[in-house]
Amino acid sequence: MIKITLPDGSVKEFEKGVSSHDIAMSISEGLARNVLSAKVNGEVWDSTRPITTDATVQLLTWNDLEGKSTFWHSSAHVLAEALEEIYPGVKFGIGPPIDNGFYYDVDLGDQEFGEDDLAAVEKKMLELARNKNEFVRTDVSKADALKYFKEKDDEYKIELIDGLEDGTITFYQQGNFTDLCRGPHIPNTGIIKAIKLMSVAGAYWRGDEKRKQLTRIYGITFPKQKELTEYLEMLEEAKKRDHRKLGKELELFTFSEKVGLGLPLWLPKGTILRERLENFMRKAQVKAGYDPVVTPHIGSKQLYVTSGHYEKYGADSFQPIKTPNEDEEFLLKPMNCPHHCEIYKSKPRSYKDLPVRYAEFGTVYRYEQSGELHGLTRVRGFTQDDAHIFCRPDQVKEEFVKVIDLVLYTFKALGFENYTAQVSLRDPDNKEKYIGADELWERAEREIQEAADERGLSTVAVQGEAAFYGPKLDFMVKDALGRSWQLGTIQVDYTLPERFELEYTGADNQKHRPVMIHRAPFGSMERFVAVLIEHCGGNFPLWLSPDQIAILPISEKYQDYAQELHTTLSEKDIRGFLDNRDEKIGRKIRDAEVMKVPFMLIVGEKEAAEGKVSVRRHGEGDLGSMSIEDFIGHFEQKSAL
RNA sequence: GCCCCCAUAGCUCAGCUGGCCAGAGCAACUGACUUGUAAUCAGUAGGUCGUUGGUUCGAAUCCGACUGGGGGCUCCA
Repeated sequence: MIKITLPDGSVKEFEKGVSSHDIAMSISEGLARNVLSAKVNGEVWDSTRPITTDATVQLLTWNDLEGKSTFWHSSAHVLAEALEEIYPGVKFGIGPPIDNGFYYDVDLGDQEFGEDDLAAVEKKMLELARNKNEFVRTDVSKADALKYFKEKDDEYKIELIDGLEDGTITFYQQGNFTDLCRGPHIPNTGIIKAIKLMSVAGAYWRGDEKRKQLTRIYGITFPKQKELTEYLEMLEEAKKRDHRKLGKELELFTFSEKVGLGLPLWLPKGTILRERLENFMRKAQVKAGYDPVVTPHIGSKQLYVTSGHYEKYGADSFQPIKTPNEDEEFLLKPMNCPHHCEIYKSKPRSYKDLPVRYAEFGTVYRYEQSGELHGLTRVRGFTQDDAHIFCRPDQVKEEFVKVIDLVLYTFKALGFENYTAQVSLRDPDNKEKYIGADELWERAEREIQEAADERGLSTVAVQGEAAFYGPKLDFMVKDALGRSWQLGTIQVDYTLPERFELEYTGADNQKHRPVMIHRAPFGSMERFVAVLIEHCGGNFPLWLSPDQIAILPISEKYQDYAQELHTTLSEKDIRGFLDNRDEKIGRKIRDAEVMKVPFMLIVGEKEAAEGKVSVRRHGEGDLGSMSIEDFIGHFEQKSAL
């Protein structure tokens, strides 16, 4: 007999070799039906795998992240099985579960495969699922594993097996399909009731641009048809929040082929929104002791040779701008920091002057690959709410903490609650991708972590995500479709001060090197606005709304009163428009509602006579009539941050 | 840059397996109506069907290339 400890702390005895499924059965049959896999001593196992020692067991169902992963991983195998039946000779790369479903990378040889072909595969998958084939786990030797896939002529699996240790290799079989797989899997394919293949994409084998591109098929499955329907409805809803769609509908921004790819044009309403955000940040920065600076959009090539940007990105970026003078070249600025370094150098600095904080809404240009461009979130020209803090080494942590506070204040003011903080570190295997000495990196990484801890931020460390000159603390927010975007970023940099030979005179009358902190709470105005649009679905907080009010006269007889009202409100910095069209009031209301104008002020005979306005709130309806003063009071209360 | 999908009027879209003048709604313009809480009525104008080669007696429709958009991959100072 062995002892099984369950999550509630209870301990039960079972025969040696009991499976998690059996354990579930001992609790209830219903539970057993829902068990997809189980965490045995912290490791996720098949629910059918025998347990031979004392163990803690946590049963995993659809409600557990790991349960879902198991389900989707198994679904990927069913996808592979279906593909093999329809396209004999297909070779398989990898087929893992992801946040929303799963994919399988396959090599279909010369076969063309497009989205039209998904339906047939989907149908085959459903057929295979209905067979309720069991997933069978077997241990295989490395030699046997290689032999199996050599016979199948699947070079991808062979490469994967080559990287594995003999004695740790397992195969899983369901129906007629056998795959190299660590597992675990669900008991049988019958649990998969609803299947949707979402899309086809190209993906490089092992993520390497230089290797063969495989066909990646994305799909998602559910244990109930209803859940699939709900998921698809959720996607439809998310599409309505897409910033590209809302940006067009609400007349915030546009793109023009003639202007160029990835170069956004801000329309008047979008510009107001953006300027309000900028003013918000300016105010916060003044309070936090920043000094505004302005620098040009281009800089001599030499500036970026010094900073290291040219060496790192020169060839893959916008090419230098030439002048009539030979050998004179300028670059569109990809970052503001080199310019700010030169501002720092404009006069001698004392230790008493530090920290110096230079802030600029600096527009930068980066040549992103065409396939990467995406609405406002990924563009070739954008404006950072940039600032560089030059401080003494002993001030780094304190300054870093202050920046964290600024970022958190910003997020809070704009209602972003679901962000994650990521400590972005070097890729330890590719140190040559970065500049700067090891000990400086280690020190910077330590300081970032300490500062984050001091503010109680829960962080995730991710290797290989650092900037080339230093580690970062990045704030990530998800868009409407669940894709993660980096907004705010804070970076400690010991390297640029070296390269630019920045110094200050210490109390000891010696020259010392300052430390730089790069930071941008919004990240870029473009990306931030995009994520904000999706976050609030176009219903901006009142203080940000491009049009805060719409004045809607009942008929042209009340235009004078409406005009007067418009002027009065403008003087109070309440922004909006007067709808003077020869339309019925219902029509004017509808149009203002569609444009998501927060307040509609309806004025007719009664209002004109009594000096009042009828107030209608977007999405809520008629609030009744009130005096103009009362409305202004109400508005100011609602628009406060 | 690479893989897959898409491209018809300012916007949203219809035009089936190639064959009468390429259509609708909204927006625009003109006129009438002078309006009380989510679309007043009538009329007018607007498209070399993304561009460019080809197949065909005939192409918006089939094929190729290019350009742009979308979903991914790679990349992201």
